Amino acid sequence: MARQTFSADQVESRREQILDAAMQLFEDGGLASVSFRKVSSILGCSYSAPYRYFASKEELVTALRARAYRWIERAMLEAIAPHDDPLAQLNALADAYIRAGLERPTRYALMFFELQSSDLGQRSIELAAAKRDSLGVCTRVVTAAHASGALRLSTDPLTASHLFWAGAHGLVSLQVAGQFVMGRTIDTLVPTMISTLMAGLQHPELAATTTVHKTD
Amino acid sequence: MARQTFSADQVESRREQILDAAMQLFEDGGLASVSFRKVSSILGCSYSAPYRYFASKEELVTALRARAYRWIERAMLEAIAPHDDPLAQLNALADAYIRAGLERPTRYALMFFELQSSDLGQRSIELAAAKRDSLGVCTRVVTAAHASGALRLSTDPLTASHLFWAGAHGLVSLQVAGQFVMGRTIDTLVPTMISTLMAGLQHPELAATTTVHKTD
DNA sequence: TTTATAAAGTTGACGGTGTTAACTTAATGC
DNA sequence: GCATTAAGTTAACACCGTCAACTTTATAAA
Repeated sequence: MARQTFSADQVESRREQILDAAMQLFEDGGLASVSFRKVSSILGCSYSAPYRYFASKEELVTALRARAYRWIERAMLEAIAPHDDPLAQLNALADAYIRAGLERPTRYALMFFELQSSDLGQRSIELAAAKRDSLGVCTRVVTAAHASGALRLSTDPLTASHLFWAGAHGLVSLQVAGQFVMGRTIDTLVPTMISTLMAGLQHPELAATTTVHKTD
Repeated sequence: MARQTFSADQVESRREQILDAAMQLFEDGGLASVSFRKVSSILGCSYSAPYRYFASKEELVTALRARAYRWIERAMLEAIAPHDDPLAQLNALADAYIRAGLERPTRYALMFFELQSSDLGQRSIELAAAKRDSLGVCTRVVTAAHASGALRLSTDPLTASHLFWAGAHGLVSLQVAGQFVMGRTIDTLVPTMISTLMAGLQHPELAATTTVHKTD
């Protein structure tokens, strides 16, 4: 009959070990340095053993990406935990997000890495859940700030949180890609971005008069 | 004596041929599909010949990345060309930038791809120039809009153009990475982002009162 | 307890890759 | 014409992802 000599916990533990080794390899050598051979060498098993837990390298990388989302989600959660004031939480969240991205740029870049031609990244429910949860932290804080009256919004909180998220990610991404070539640094741009978005979001009528983008 | 049987133009032409083939391979198979073997197979030469023009695959990919920047720079230049009004130019630029990113997501992602561990991306002057020029288009339009009085700014035009660039890139990047999982789409977020940034940038006093980000 | 069974792991192999070295070809300056 | 040297070719090495065949080993059934 069915045997299942390893319990679900044991299987999960083995997966974690593999991912630990893979993340370690990735962080000091990029994606090219992640190989089943090196992973299994670190773990002391044969180079084919990890295939029991990850059917392909792409599946392994997809799991790594989900890990990266969990990592930044936890960074944000830990950052907002000590605060009660919603605005202070929003500030702490943005700060933690950007700090995390700058401190571990490779791991950060992993989140936004959809260069594979296959659509495994679209079909992985584990990755999708990790994405949703990490964005969910931001959405919850913005919603709370809105509900408490501390943050007036011209749009709904969900849209606003998308703007904050995109703005923060845009700055981190440009910084990581070495895009600030004309003297501006992320240290001065981040507060400006946050305050500019906040100011713009609080005054819809101003936005309306200056909207020039065609929606086609 | 020195021979140089190929003229500089011929060398440049050969490089372009190689990059054409490499870009074609990249666009329908990702980075893994780009190989010296396949490139030389397309070109009809031996698999080692391209090494005369690109010392390594990383150098080839770096040149590809510079091409991606030149591509989006041209897309922006062509978009603003028919307009005279600075605000219309800014609108057309944002529209072209985002449209380009959505139409060719893989090529777009190539621009912000610094996952290699080596620092060749930092040292390539060709890539640095391409980065600077593409951002320069945005900066010039924002500066012109500011100078003409059509766009009032609470900060300098260079900072403002960085915010626009980061905001647009953030949205495109999130879209390409499949990040909009809660019902929001880029079509509605882009106009909101633009108008919000414009509104926020025009009213510094509002920004000042709501600034909560620590500058350390 | 013995034994059949299937999970877990190993080895070997295939085709593909980046890269380098040794080699061949061909064009130019003298 | 000839030596020189750029340009290109072939062979080889060490990796890599992946899979098939094999071995080990723990358990369910007898």
